[in-house]
Amino acid sequence: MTIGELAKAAGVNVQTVRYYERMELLPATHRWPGSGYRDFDDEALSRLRFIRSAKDLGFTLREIKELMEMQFLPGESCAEVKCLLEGKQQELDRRMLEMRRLHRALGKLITACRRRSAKTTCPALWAIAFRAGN
Amino acid sequence: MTIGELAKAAGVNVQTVRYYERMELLPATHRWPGSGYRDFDDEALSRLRFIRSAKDLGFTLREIKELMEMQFLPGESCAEVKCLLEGKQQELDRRMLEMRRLHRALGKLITACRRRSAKTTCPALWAIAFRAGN
DNA sequence: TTACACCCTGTAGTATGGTATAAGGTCAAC
DNA sequence: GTTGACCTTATACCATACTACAGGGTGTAA
Repeated sequence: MTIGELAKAAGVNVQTVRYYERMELLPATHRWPGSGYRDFDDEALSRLRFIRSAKDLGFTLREIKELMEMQFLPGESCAEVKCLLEGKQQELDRRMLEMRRLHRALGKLITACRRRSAKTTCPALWAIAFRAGN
Repeated sequence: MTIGELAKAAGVNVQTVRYYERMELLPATHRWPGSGYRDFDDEALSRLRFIRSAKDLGFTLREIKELMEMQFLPGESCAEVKCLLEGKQQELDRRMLEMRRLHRALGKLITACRRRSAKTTCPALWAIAFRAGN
């Protein structure tokens, strides 16, 4: 698979693939002799898709790299892997909690906007919401 | 109020205040003649606190600027504000949904790690979890 | 008057996650 | 054998949201 085919299959930019390789999120591939063209296999596509999924889920490239490095540790390190996974899960818990807090705060503001009579202005609601709420 | 006093009161860096002024999130202030020192009033502090709150709510500086511009429009612009808020809320919904999905995926991996016999390796579990799940 | 904390501007650097461009090489079809 | 799509590297640039630093001026207190 050429870089262009890979990029198209994964729905990313060709430059992005090269960028990920440089950042060591994708391993350096086999190259065709003569041309020096990269030659990707299906595993590269899986990895690239994994990166996109994880990125969509809010992981940074650094975190994704960590996650992928775990994938290649021997079985003995499973406890360690589990520990890291649990850490990630707890981090997600924290982030979701924070997001729920923001969601509620926004909800208050929206309710205030909805209840607003023709005469009142938003600034007041904002001020109240931001001073009292939160 | 000097810039240092303002920054301290709002819990931000002095440079950040100047940055916000440059980005037009804070209006250019009155300056002392001679020294050219900025002189802030309580409204500047309110604005700065508003910026911090909104930022904590996940708004970008660009969005915050928009919000603050709305703040000074007549009451009619409330619908617009509400729209922006609802958009943010929906974005949070989407992000939380995705996070829950990853949380479940991580949960599967952790369970697998827990059940793992001495012979099995983690990499396989990873592969299965990420190819099958989501 | 000297020390020291504070202020000023302007510019440059940081991290993240890319995207764009230049200058060139390769390959397959017509 | 030439066109055109694709590949290569290296480097520069983009946005976001700061942060640091250089080189200078100000204000107050001992």
